[in-house]
Amino acid sequence: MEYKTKQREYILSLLKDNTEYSLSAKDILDRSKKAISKATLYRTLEKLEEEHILRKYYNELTSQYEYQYANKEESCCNHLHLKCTTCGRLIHLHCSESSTFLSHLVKEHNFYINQENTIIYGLCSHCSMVKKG
Amino acid sequence: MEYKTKQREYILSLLKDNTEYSLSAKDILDRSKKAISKATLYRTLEKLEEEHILRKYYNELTSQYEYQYANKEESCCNHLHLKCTTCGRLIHLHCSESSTFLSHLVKEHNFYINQENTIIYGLCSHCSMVKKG
DNA sequence: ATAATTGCAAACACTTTGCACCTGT
DNA sequence: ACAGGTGCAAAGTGTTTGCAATTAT
Repeated sequence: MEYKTKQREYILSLLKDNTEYSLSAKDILDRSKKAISKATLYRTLEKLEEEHILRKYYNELTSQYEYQYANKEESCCNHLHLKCTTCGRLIHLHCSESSTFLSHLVKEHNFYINQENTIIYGLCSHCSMVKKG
Repeated sequence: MEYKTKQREYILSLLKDNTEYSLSAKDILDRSKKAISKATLYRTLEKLEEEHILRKYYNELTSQYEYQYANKEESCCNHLHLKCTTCGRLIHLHCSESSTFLSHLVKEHNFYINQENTIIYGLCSHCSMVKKG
């Protein structure tokens, strides 16, 4: 049973407003302007992840975890994800080419991918355009 | 200019003896039986990574970095890598299917993959056989 | 000789926990 | 009323740093 508290609602609303990006605990803390304590924040994020409302990633560039709102309609264990290392955008890969590649991994390499943990990092189309000018 | 010290040699020999797997700082520390201090270990690992002698991965399951000897003959920025979450093995993907998939990402998704940071996690053929029994 | 490396202990950054108090149902 | 949530400060974990002493060249 869960209570609806203003801290939990605040965290959720912040992440719902940024579904395309992921935020670190520090990002959320900074934006909350001390309305949420660190302890509550981490405890809430953990719960939300367990409830599959959020997804958690480790950002090696900043050495911290980041959290992103997970669209419930979209079951993310069946496809690959691209993540832009510049803007943080997450792109769900629904193309046949990725399915082909995944079945190749099983058939030819006997490798059973864990899609929950796998993220393909790189530069998204937006950010590559910006860099090119 | 680099000096050849017994600490550095020890770390390197340990990782060279485990080219298929990655070891955490703690793994190395434990095996060294106090012959190396933490400070030296981390400083050496950092240097070895900068020299591209080692590769560094973040293991989200244990929340620590792991290091693996990088075969110099093999230039790893041109292909994808599979990593077994059970045994830690790293598999270099040299097949045409992975090249096809990568060029598809650029052509159709305008996504410029960072192969240094990208690792596909899952269960390797050895470990999947063991699990099946 | 001297530049690089080492070990210790202290510092760091991010995250987690114990506990008394507060809030939602 | 009471299960669940909160904040504080302290603790935990993995990693990094300052500095004086040591070692490789």
